[in-house]
Amino acid sequence: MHFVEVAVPVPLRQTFTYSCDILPEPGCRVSISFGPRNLVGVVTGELTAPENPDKIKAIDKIIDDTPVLDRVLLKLCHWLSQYYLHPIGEVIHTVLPVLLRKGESASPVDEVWWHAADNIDENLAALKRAKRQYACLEALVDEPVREGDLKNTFPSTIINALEEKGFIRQESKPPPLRPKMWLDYFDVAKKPLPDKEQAVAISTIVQSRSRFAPYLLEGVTGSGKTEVYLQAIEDVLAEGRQVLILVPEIGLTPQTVSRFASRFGIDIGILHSQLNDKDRLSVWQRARAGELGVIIGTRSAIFTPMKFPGMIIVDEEHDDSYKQQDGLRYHARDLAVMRAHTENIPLVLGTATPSLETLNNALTKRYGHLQLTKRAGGASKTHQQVLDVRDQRLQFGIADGMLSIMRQHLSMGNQVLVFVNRRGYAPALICHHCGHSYDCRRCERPYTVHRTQQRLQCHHCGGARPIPRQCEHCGENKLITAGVGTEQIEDGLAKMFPGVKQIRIDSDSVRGKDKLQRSLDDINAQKYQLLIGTQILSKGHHFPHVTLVVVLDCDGALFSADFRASEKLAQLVTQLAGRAGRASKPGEMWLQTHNPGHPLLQDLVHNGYAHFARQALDERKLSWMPPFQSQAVIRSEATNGELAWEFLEQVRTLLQSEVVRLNGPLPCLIEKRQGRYRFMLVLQSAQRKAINDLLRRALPNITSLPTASKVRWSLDVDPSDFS
DNA sequence: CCTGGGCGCTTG
DNA sequence: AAGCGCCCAGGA
Repeated sequence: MHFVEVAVPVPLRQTFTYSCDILPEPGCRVSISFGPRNLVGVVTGELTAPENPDKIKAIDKIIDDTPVLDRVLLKLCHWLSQYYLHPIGEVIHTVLPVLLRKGESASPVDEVWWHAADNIDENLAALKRAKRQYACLEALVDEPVREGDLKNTFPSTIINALEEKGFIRQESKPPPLRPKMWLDYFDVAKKPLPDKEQAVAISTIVQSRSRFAPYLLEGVTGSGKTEVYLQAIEDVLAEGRQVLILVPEIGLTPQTVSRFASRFGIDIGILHSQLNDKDRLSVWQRARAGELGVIIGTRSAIFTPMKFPGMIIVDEEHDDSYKQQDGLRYHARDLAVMRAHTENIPLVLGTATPSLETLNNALTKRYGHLQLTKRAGGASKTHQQVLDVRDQRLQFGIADGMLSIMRQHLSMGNQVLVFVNRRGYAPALICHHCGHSYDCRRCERPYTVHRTQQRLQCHHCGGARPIPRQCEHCGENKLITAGVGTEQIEDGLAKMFPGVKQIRIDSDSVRGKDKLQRSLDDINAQKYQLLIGTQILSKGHHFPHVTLVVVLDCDGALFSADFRASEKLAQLVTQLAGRAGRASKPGEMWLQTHNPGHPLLQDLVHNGYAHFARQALDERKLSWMPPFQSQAVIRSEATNGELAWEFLEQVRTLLQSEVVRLNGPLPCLIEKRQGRYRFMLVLQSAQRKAINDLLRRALPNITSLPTASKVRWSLDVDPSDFS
């Protein structure tokens, strides 16, 4: 009789002891009965002497002979559980592909092969008049054929007919494992000669193979970061090792993938959020078997097992989409650091606009710092300027002076990009007579007016209603919109520049499969001259014909309650600037603002992101902010706001501490969402361990607070925003 | 007396 | 989280 600890997918911060006759390895799944239910758990370790022998149940079934979580991934799960203070069973549940959570087999599904039965000559003779059946049987004479391949040539009716006659039979067997299969046809296509900075970066990364070595690859847009990745990857692949590449949610385009695939002529594993469970499992299996040399994926791809781990790359490491915003709130970039450390392999964090966390690690020499400062092909930097809009007439949010600059660029046949951070027509609808504002009841925030759908839409909860004709409060017919969104600018510019083809790119306009990609292709084929859009335009796509970028409103971010708002604005502006222009057509960028003298804007515009970020780091240090201080947030929400607040008040008394500063309970930046009031309690300390220790000791008491079960609460370690 | 919903307890 | 027993209200 053996005893094992099993992690069970329930929100309890403990494992459960089960008995078994055969000892499963840690990382193997087991079927267990848990209370009145049957669940799939994962063995985390052996136990020699259980504490409550009378309570212990036996495992119903061991699902895996070989662990679904190898040593490294299991270790990572433990780290996640301890660092983010999240129940181990739920951690393991999030790490595993959906089908494996449900108990599906972890080994690849058997392949069906067709064999010719005995008496081949005789059978062939009998098929003299059935030409297709004859051909089909003949195809199987020398060797069995995989069903998929056979069906490419012959319809199933032919195959069925032969089977009925007993001339052929099928056999199922597991597909052969082909570890390092890319080495058979791995071939490097023509590659450009790296410039001096690229060459240094490549050789530095390559020299640190086979050991943990984190690097920040800080490369201005157009400096050829991807080429550095490619040449470093080449070396890892040639050694027979695998590379895991993380990309932001929106960056996983067919172009990105084909750039890697065509360079090496190999199969690439792709993992994105829209992949179905079956395909996801298949990539997981092929990566685990060591078949795939390169795996590219979004956030959760960091959990992909690798038989021959060689390197991890996190592209656009500053991107927000690496942070999971519910459940296990991990940061994939931070986890990549841990994973590379445990795998003992190099890690490359690439970006033109490093997060202050990563930049700090590079400046303090915890990470190697590789810099690419030159734009390839001698392309000149987009010239950035601030446009003072004070006292200027604004039409649909654009100053007259700005419109005339736009006219110049358009008349020269160039493309112009207008960035607005708001989709819809206008961010509010109000009555000009009585001042009544149309707010979503559940969120108590103004509805966004969507003219194309003729609806008011709440961007916090997704709720919608028709646009009223007259004021529901005073009955007057004087409803007006306030503020400017993409739709309104589209309308206004269409009237201002009739005959200029324009396209709007926001999450409303690009809904649907491949719509974004088609639109981007059309833009670069110069089917449009005016591009109006949101965030989406700032991510990864290059627009060589754009010579003017207009950013409509910087002011919000300069005075935001979120201390990261200015960092995010600087990243956005820099990324946008990098999208435009090329060697023969240098670009210019204008930032509309009511605060032209604001030091942040001035610094960004005159000295660039690299300088801005270093200044911002100094400021964070002086004001005791991350990354020099660690933070955690406990959020609480309930339809009864007082209850949500009271819970955090009680938590606060449980958390009194010398070394950890408590701030709150405060309303979240989005105070109400979907009918629930939201509050937060912020923990801050110079030592991350102090926060971790404090929370770990207090969690049992927090969980058992009577109010805890009456509110929805969650814990967020290293929060990236306070919404 | 029966039904149903809310609540709180337990999970090895 | 989720299944279950327990308790109490409400209808006949």
